[in-house]
Amino acid sequence: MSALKKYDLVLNALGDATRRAIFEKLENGPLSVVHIAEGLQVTRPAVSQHLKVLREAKLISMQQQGTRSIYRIEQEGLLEIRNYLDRFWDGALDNFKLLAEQTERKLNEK
Amino acid sequence: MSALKKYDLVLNALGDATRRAIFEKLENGPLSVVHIAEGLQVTRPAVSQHLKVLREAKLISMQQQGTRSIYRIEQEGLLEIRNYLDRFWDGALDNFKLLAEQTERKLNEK
DNA sequence: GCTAACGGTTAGTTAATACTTACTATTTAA
DNA sequence: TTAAATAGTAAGTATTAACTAACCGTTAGC
Repeated sequence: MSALKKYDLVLNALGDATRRAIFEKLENGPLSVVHIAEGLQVTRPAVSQHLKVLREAKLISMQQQGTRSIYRIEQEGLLEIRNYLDRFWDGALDNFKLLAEQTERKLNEK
Repeated sequence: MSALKKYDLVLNALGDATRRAIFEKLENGPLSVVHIAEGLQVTRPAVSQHLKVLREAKLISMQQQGTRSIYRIEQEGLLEIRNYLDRFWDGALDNFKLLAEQTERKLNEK
């Protein structure tokens, strides 16, 4: 299907519900594989395979700690999607308005 | 897989390469189904099915014009993804910096 | 009226990919 | 040094979902 773009990996990775569940588990900080796997209704090897896909998409990164593999969210994949989506907003002005709103919202949170 | 969120539809829709190809064809304006289908290496019925998925995700909308169905990009689905992704940026400050950069970039384009 | 153009739907097939079981490697602790 | 804990890999199966072929409905033009 034509040339493979970087965002193909990312959107493909987030296209699966189980992988999203895994990704969302890391929302509040790094976790080891056993912790990620618990609660999910797939086996641990399946989780490992999903982690690999997420990692190749740069949505998460891994750090070895003894016998544990600690996974955390990585910004690069997220940025890739954001840039992709930015192609489709209808005009820079609308986009700016939206970004401004979100920026403001974020600042109010702090 | 737990409760179905709105972003599930959107991320699932953009998780397929053929659907992304279709979506990207609409980047520069509305198109009829035959125009969308040409160049793609799947049959027209397949395109119709993909269009349905994209439509249910609110990534595109349709407007009947005589015997033609004209499809165009819809903001709602895009917004859904953006809001989803915003959960995962590491802190509002970093996010702000990023948004500011992008905003600036967009303004420079005009 | 009839015909052509356009496009959605259905049923069945094929292809992709998510999943499990079994195995292996590495590290830590007893 | 043996055993337990952690996690990655491989092979094979099962499930999902993308796809095609055939069909139907609608609109427009002759």
